[in-house]
Amino acid sequence: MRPPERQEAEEERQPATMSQIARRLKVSESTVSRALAGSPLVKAETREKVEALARELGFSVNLNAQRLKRRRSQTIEVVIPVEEYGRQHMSDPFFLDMIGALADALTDAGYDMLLSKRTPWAVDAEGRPRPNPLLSGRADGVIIIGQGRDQSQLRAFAAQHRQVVVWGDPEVAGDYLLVGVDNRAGGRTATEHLLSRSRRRLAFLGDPKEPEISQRCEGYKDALRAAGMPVEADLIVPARFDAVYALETITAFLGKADPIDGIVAATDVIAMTAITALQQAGLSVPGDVAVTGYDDIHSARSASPPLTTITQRIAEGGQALVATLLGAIEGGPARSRVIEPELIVRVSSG
Amino acid sequence: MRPPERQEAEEERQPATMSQIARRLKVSESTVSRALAGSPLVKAETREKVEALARELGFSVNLNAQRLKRRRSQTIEVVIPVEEYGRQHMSDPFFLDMIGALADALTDAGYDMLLSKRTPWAVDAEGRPRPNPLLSGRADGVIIIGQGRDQSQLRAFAAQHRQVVVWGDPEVAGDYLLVGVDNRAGGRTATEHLLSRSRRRLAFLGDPKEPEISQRCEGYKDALRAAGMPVEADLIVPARFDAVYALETITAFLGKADPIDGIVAATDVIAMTAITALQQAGLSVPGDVAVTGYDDIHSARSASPPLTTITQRIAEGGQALVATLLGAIEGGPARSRVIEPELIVRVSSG
DNA sequence: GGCAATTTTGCAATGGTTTGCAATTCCTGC
DNA sequence: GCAGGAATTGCAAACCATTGCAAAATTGCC
Repeated sequence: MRPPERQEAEEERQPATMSQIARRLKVSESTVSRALAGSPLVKAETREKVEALARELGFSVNLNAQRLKRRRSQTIEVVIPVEEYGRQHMSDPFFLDMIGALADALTDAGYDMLLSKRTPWAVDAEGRPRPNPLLSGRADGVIIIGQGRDQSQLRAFAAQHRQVVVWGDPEVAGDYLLVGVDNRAGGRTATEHLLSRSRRRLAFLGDPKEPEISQRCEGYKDALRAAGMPVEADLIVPARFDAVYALETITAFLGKADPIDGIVAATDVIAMTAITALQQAGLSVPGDVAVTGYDDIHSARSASPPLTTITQRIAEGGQALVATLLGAIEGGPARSRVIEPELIVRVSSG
Repeated sequence: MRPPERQEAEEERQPATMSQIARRLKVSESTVSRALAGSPLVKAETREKVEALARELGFSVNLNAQRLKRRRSQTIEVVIPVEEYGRQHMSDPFFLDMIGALADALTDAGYDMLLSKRTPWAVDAEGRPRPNPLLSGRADGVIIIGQGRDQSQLRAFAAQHRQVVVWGDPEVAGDYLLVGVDNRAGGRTATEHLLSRSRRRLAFLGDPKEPEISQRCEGYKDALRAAGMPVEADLIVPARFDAVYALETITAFLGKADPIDGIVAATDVIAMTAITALQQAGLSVPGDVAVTGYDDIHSARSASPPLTTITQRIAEGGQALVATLLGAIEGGPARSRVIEPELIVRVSSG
């Protein structure tokens, strides 16, 4: 029915602008801007005409112009700094859960989420720093997941900017906004749980060079000492986050250490890896060895056996990170927030 | 030694601008702009002065102004559309692997990565569409992970824009740029592998409503038919992506079906969940039942038993997505790319 | 019909950077 | 000392939207 309209297939059509709409409607750009922003200053009839034409032209406001003018990007940069291990994969599902929680919370708040594996202060291959996300208008705020091994740069960066929130351990924190779990309490809770199940020789699996892990390890030691038991350095195994490497470490450990009957793992991934290693070594879980994890990642529930773990309430954590950050951006007196760890008892701990 | 400089702690310091630098150095803004951009038009001596002052002032170029002027955002939007399932968590580690691969590839190419769980055409709570990322200058290109159940909107969107690349199945693709694995071939390969291990009663676990899964299922059927074996509808179990739900489905299936000796799982997560269910049912893997997965997610290697799977070469896929998209943005004749699936034999398949 | 109060609209400046083109400065050689 | 060319620099116009303030249009009321 329609005549063939060849010219519709234009080359590289430029996006419509407000001034085009203004011209076609013989109104000013101001009116168009206000109409599309839903300002009560414009007559309803005018607004409708503007909206109709905008729809017809497929108009989308130019966000770069808008952000420039408003000095607001409505964007938050989320940093998962794995670069400390070189170009290693961020393989722990904890990150996926956290990213998902942050994406939801940010979307709800009307913010875009920029995801980066490099810290804002990281330099590129040529040694030049990338433009500061806060000063360059790239983002209105920054969420950093993890404090990292070297905290001096994080401290320096956070000292310059109010709009930064860190996920990490409260004990370790510097003078910056932080949301996180009391890892020491969590580590202690997990350990006490195993002790209450009459386990007597407990290993801790996790690399204490990471500040959060180190606190979990302190909690483990606390619980042992409180129970009047010795802390054996040999039983602290610096298993890495990465499951593949962790498997080797753990298997080697199982091979050379005196038998143990419990494992406090620093993360769920390490716990699940340890269970694999135990089963491969012919040991049953929780029969021979009871295991606790940490994080309550999504798959802990469906692991085999289902994993007893310390929940970090990741969804809640993500929301708290966003709420704290947005508070700081609004200029209010934002406060750090500590989320209480909670023991989730499933099968792996006997 | 330094006298106390109270005024350093200013309230809300505005970021430095090029015109400030220009004024202090008594040069024009053009010169500052060119100097910082490394243009050969400015004298080396001038450049150094500009760079020095920029460093001193902590100058970061205003990206919103730059992007407005350049009509380039150097940003790619990556969409993981899980909204089709409501606000469900994107729990499959496949996504994490893919996000990591894309983040690396985009960073290397000098692009920022915007991560969204909503498709560009999704409407918000009030029914208004969000500004089109391509028309609003929010992003120079869009990568969409997965084709989704309803492809009409994807087709419509991709038809409007050249700068869109989809991760998905080549067979199912519409007229848009796509990078993906031949899922049918992969499903077939996995099935043939189990048949070659003398397994005779194979179930397929995965929801064929998803286009990619559906192709894997077709491959499964192909292999059975090629081997002269019947395709039993009862043996195709629509297990969902999500491990927790999948566990119930699979357990129920194992309870009521005739015994099987092999499982072709549509994803690694489903495979690992199935293994859990099997073990809980007292069946050994691969002794009683051999299992293959799909994706080769990071943890497949360290699963118990290590999982035989079809690799999607996620890192390569991420690079290909980025390369294809950047090609399309540059305007060149970008081409879709099919990645060949490959069988990775580990322990779970016997 | 006329005046004041309201409602709507437009003007013009502003946000910070980039870039084509013209103007200036510098250098070389004669 | 000067022409001619190359190397630098500056001017000014974009890029597109927002917003304070003033101007215009409309309404209400006597």
